[in-house]
Amino acid sequence: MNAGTPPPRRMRADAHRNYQRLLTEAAAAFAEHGADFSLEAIARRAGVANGTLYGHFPTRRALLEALMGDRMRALAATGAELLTARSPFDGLVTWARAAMAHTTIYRGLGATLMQAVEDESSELHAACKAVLAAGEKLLARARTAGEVRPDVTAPDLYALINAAAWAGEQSSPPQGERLLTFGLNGFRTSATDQALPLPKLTPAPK
Amino acid sequence: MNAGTPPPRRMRADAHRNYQRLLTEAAAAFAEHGADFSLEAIARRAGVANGTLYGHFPTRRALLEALMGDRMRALAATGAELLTARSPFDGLVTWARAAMAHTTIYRGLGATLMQAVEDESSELHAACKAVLAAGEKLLARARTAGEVRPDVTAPDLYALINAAAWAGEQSSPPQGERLLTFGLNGFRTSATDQALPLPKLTPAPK
DNA sequence: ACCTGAACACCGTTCAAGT
DNA sequence: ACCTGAACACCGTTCAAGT
Repeated sequence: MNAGTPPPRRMRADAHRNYQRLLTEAAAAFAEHGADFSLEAIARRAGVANGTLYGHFPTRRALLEALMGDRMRALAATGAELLTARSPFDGLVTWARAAMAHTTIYRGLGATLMQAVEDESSELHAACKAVLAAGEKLLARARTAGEVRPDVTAPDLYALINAAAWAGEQSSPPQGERLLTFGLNGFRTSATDQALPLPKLTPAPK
Repeated sequence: MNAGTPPPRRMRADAHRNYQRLLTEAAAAFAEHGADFSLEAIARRAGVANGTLYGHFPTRRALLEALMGDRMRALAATGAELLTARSPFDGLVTWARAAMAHTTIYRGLGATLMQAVEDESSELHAACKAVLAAGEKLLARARTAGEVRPDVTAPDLYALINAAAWAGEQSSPPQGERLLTFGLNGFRTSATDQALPLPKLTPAPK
């Protein structure tokens, strides 16, 4: 039932009940209205005071982690399984599509995931890093097989997945899938013929 | 000085002064804090009441149109000029990069541009359509030259530009440029060898 | 014709006071 | 140990009243 990191052990009974109600309402509200939905309204719907919400989840990210942490770790595990796919590139593609579908569960989630992977203080940081690492392994295998350009990085893959999810939210889901497809095709070695020079990633400016 | 669609003709002198002050403050605030910056604060900085801002610009989009309309039409004109580039694909790439740089002037602008191109009631709709049409012409030329896959559409290009700009804002500008590059390489005919099947764009669901 | 500023209905976040 | 609800500092948008 609980989809994320477990709450502190041995909560008082009423605290546990409030915790669960908040999670349930947040999941419904985020699914319907996006990950930016009012925390105040979520507390209201759960029948608790706003201070209670902040007591359990000090930030919006903490709430999202409780909701999605397990799902993200499952996504990373799926990536590990796909390392045995017959074609390394197909495995990469299958996983990238699953990752994009995951980003789409709550509208507006992509921005949070992009920031969390670079922000160590984010409650979602660990989960995002696990997803990034899973992508890196799939990428490395496809690279070794010569199916993917040698200069494609895990952050490239991570950014593509989230950006395509974003585009799908802005216009239509198929548009997002098309963007993901073009990007993945751009990763391929065959695209290296006459390929454009690739801007180099400098370490984060600040 | 005025960077967009001209204000209604023959404004009263004080009205004209307020109009200009609002534009100036908005440009500075959006550049520094992004396109979602508080309109209330902009009015305050301009030294006018919030009602005055709404009197001149009934929506945030109207304000953005006044700030960026000319710039977007100039971008479309640049696209027309690039139709004479020696290599059709190079012309496309040069323009796409300019378009992405344009999207980056105010943080968060990409979402507005993505929505406005599909929303006829948006004050930015006409300008976005002009940009889309410019992209379509460059794409058509590259398609005819056999340099680009026949199934790449203008909305694909438009979405790629905005999504790459978004990704650049979330992590770093070079990451955005890398994404644009991968996407454009994915557009190429050479990427069609063993290429992934492309999801079809269904007309907007509603 | 245009401007003002209050009014209304919201936010996120903190924290003293309760039980 | 946890909850409540008010307090504070904000929003966007509308509109009666002024000049």
